[in-house]
Amino acid sequence: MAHENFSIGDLAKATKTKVVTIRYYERIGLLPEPERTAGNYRSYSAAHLGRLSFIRRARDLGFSIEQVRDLLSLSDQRDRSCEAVDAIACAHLTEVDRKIADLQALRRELGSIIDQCGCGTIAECRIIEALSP
Amino acid sequence: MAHENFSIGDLAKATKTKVVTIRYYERIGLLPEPERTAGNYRSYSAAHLGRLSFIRRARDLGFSIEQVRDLLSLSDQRDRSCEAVDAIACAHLTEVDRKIADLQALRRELGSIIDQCGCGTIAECRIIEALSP
DNA sequence: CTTGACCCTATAGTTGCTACAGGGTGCATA
DNA sequence: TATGCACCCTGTAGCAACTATAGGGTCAAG
Repeated sequence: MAHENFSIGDLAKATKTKVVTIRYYERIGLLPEPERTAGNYRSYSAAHLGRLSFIRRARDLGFSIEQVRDLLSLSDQRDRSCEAVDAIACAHLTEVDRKIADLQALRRELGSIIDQCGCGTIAECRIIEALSP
Repeated sequence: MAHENFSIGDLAKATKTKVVTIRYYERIGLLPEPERTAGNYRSYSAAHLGRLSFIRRARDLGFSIEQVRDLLSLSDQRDRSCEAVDAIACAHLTEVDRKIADLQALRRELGSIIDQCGCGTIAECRIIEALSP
């Protein structure tokens, strides 16, 4: 069996991706258009499955669609230095760290406000008070 | 001076909010429509300024627009129990904690992959390898 | 009057999906 | 053959929370 054909549903199940999301990736050019059956159903190859797996893994790691696009492009250039890959990954890691820090600051403030709240009426609610001018 | 009037630009500066965002809040009903000048400029009262401050503080703490809408409604009911406020705040805090945990898991995985990357060619790139099937 | 900062409305775009509408295909079963 | 159900298709609009763009009016100082 030199050529396996997968339906879009097969790909969706194999990669835990929604069918509509796969169509979306095709529309934005992230996944190449596959061949079609006589019934106009999409017919994917194993290479498509591999590429979609890459996309999902990168998305799960929080890389933006554009970053994924760049990573895919770079991954095709086997002899090229992986410096650019490193740059994308490190920029993303820095962004993740910033988000964590922001959320932690937010959490501290919010937690502090909530801790002060002894449930009475709105008029004496510390949460409302903290938000009010 | 019993009645102070602020332009939309005044409000924007006072609350570090963009003018277009203030118009947006009005459109979605979060901020009541103000009076207008003869030239059709919005003319805000101090009460508007107070309400916008509340909105911005709540947004900065990560509350969704809908949560802010609910909090605003609750804040007007002075004699009511602040239980509902507490519920909104705690639900939000739980969500923030979940986001932090997710990001930290992601960060650990991403960081580990990046640490293994000794820059050579794409063909031997550990980052690309980690993403590939 | 001119100019520049500010204001106005309406509409479309951003990111990454996701929902909905309406219709076709494939296959198993009666 | 007919039916039913799961799956497929395209096109378009929606979601959250803004934000950009287009085109035009207002205000106040020089």
